[in-house]
Amino acid sequence: MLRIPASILPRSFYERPTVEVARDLLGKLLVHGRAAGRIVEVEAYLGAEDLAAHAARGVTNRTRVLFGPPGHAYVFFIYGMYECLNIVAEPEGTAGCVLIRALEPLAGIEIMQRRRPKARSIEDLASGPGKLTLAMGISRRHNGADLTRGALTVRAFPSAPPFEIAAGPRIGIRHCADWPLRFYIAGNPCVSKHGSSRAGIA
DNA sequence: CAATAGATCATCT
DNA sequence: GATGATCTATTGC
Repeated sequence: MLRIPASILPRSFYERPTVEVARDLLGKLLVHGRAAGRIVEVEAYLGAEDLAAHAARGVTNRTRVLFGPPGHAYVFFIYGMYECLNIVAEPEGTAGCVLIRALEPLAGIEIMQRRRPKARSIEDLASGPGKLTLAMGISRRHNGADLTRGALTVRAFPSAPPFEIAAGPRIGIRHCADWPLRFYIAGNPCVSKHGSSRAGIA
């Protein structure tokens, strides 16, 4: 079993502009219980000016946590079937979050395989927002959870190997579809694939 | 390999 | 009552 680094990211890490937080989350470790994976793909969702973001419609029962303190989880249910994990950024009172789109599984791989029997390879276990929440056992009960303490955390590797960040348009949205707010680790096989037509720009 | 249909429900109009 | 930050299987070249 992989030894999990203990340095949990502090709240100050998240209390910054959403795009900065998004880019800096790449290469970090998402841990839930014994399962853990490296974040290889994210998308930034902003506030009122970003029509693609849930926060654009203002505070509702659902979007409440987006306007709350940073470093908390925002988990929503979509398409009647899947859940997506976001991390709240920006200071309290300002909306902004980072959608975690894909992980490179590093620990608890057998657990993930049990949760996602349809995955045919390791890199397919968490290579998408819905797959990731299934593999990691994340659901709506984690909505609002504090990621700086508890079973669900984000941590930094003691020494992170360098990697190249690529950017491109976000996936699966109608509004602001050309904003380059999707970031991923170039060349990583665990980054989600949607056909060559939706590939990002370098 | 590319395109598309179906599953299925919380949220908001 | 429509829609959506998805995934999978299936169909068609």
